[in-house]
Amino acid sequence: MPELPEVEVTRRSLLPFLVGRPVARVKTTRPSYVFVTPPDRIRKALQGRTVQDIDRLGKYLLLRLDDGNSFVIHLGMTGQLFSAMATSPRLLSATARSSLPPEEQLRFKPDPHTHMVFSFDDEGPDVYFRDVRKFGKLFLLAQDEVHPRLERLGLDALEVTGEHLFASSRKRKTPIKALLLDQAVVAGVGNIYADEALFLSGVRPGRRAARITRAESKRLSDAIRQVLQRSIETGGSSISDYVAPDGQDGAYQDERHVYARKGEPCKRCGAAIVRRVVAQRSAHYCPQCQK
DNA sequence: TCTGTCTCCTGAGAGC
DNA sequence: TGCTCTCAGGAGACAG
Repeated sequence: MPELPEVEVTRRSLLPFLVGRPVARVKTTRPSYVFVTPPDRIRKALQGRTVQDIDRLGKYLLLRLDDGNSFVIHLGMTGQLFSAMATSPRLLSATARSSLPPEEQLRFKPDPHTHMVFSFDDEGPDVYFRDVRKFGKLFLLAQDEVHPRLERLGLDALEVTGEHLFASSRKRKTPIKALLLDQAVVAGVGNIYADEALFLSGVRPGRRAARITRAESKRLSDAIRQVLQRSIETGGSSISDYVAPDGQDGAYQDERHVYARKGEPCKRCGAAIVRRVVAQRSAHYCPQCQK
């Protein structure tokens, strides 16, 4: 699932496929859950425009257009942005792959889950937005517009400080993990990296946020930045559907300490990793290393 | 204001 | 083998 590292890797990888290429045509599927802005308005707004740059705010990608407006993309859980040149088994579901001959299982062809296709004036490849579960979000942002989805975002997770976490957690009865997942507090952290950062800082996910000490807040903020930076370096986590725009898998999943390792031995102490539900989310931790 | 619950969606995997 | 059910998760809406 795309969190800050996967979105940042997508942003960097997408630059050569989008920036500076005049958009000739945009195809979309019918209005659905992914289109915050109606798809016909998106098509009109993008056709003929050129993406000048791509920014990131938390887990949102902002395509800066040459007319001053922006097109905003959130990948949700299963969103994929990739070039038509990309080849990866992750671009099709296992069910879809099983119905195809081996030679056609890697090369992607637009399917019903492909909600947008960008075509360009040059001879270069199209760019696809695909999202099986439709938890992604697509919307236009006018120049100088302040969108409530972006306005509420807290400090970017790569810049989070111990003091910010400590101040944000005072008087909060919610578990510390729920606080980390609150995008209004830290923008960019999701389930995987919250678990990993809590492990590295030695804090259990179910601890009440207000009970976290200043020293623990510092360790936690350091751990958040550390796991996110490391994941970006390794291309993100390809645990389920995530694939970079060039078709490459990330490698951070091989470095996980706790996430989705229920019952496996802790890499530090050997104790079995525990899974429990915290704030309606699965949380994984080491009962020995995390207090 | 804070917290918990529900909702959206669909593929994967478990269980029968 | 095939069917049914449960689970996973980001984030907004809503109720208490």
